[in-house]
Amino acid sequence: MSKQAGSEDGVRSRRDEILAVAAQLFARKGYRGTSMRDIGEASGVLGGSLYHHIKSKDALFVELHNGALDAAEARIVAAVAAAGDPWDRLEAACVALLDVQLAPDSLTMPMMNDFREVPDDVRAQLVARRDRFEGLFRAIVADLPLPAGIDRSVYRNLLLSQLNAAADWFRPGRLSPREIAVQVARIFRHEG
Amino acid sequence: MSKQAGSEDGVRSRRDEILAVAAQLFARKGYRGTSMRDIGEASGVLGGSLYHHIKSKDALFVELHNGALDAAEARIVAAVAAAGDPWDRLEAACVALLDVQLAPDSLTMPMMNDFREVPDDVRAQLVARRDRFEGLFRAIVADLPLPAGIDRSVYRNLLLSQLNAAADWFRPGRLSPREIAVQVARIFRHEG
DNA sequence: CCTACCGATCGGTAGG
DNA sequence: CCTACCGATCGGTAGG
Repeated sequence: MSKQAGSEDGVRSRRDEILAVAAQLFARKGYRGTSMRDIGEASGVLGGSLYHHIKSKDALFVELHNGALDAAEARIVAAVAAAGDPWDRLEAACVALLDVQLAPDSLTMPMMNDFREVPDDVRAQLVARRDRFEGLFRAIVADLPLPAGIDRSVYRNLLLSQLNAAADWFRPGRLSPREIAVQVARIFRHEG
Repeated sequence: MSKQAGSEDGVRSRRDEILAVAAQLFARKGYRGTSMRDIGEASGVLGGSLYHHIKSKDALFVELHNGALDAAEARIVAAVAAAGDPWDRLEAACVALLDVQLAPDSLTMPMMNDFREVPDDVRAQLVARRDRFEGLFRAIVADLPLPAGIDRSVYRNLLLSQLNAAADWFRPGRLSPREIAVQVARIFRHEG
């Protein structure tokens, strides 16, 4: 469904090149702002030729989105497992996610917020996958010894929305993704 | 430049109707997801007829965006002026902004994040106006007695991005916009 | 992977 | 405010 790596033959690797190119374009210009002809041009072929490798623009976008979430989820799970107490797990998750989101060559997921740009049936698939992803954070937040006055649902939504939005204001050169993640974890740290 | 109200004659008020309709469509479907024909249909005219009232889709969007920021800015300035210490001012600003952003009929600004969907020259105008808006929060954050380990630039970007993103996850029925704003202010409160 | 094309839709305009 | 249309661009396909 969403194999992203692999290089057993030429067909596979050509397809992967196209996926990587498409991901970067989607990330930069959005779903509607990226035409199949754009993706073709950046891949060195005409737009129509892409349909030998993919079924439709919609399917391409969903595959990229879900693959990016798969990768991010794996990294976060690994990072969280290596951490000690609940606050360390929160910081580890933030570091892992921002590391993925803000990597300079990251063909990944700044498209997570494109929900409004996308056809209805595509959006349904994206939302379903994202909900599963957010369950990861639900578990992390549930374990935090938060003060009584803080609503965990709001807390989790704020945390996630700003991790997703970080790519919009992040500029390389000042703080590193890791340093920003540490700041996020620090701001969200409230001993009960 | 951005008069939004007014009803001195029929032309003005017809134009305002169209602006309101367009704002709601842009907010729901995004810049590219809203066609001039959509706006026309929702206003009871054909798409081409809109050009009697507006110059272009780009100019329409910029006018709505800047008008929404003008309105939000005025409310925040008033709310902050009425508050006492720095933490109260932060909470007052959050309450005012979320009240605007999450109002059920709000034809306002959930389009603030559409920057990637928009033509380059439009984006330049949007960014310029938004930067001025963000200066408001720069001043509020500058006055906070934050702990030494917290970076004010990151702090402000996180605060703003999540206030903007709140419309994406907010659902009426549970917490009110005001209650959510109080939660935000609480999470971001860290005595130095 | 290209040539050549389809039907649909877009922002916008002329002329009334 | 409508009719009627423009050139451009879109996702996608047939046929090789």
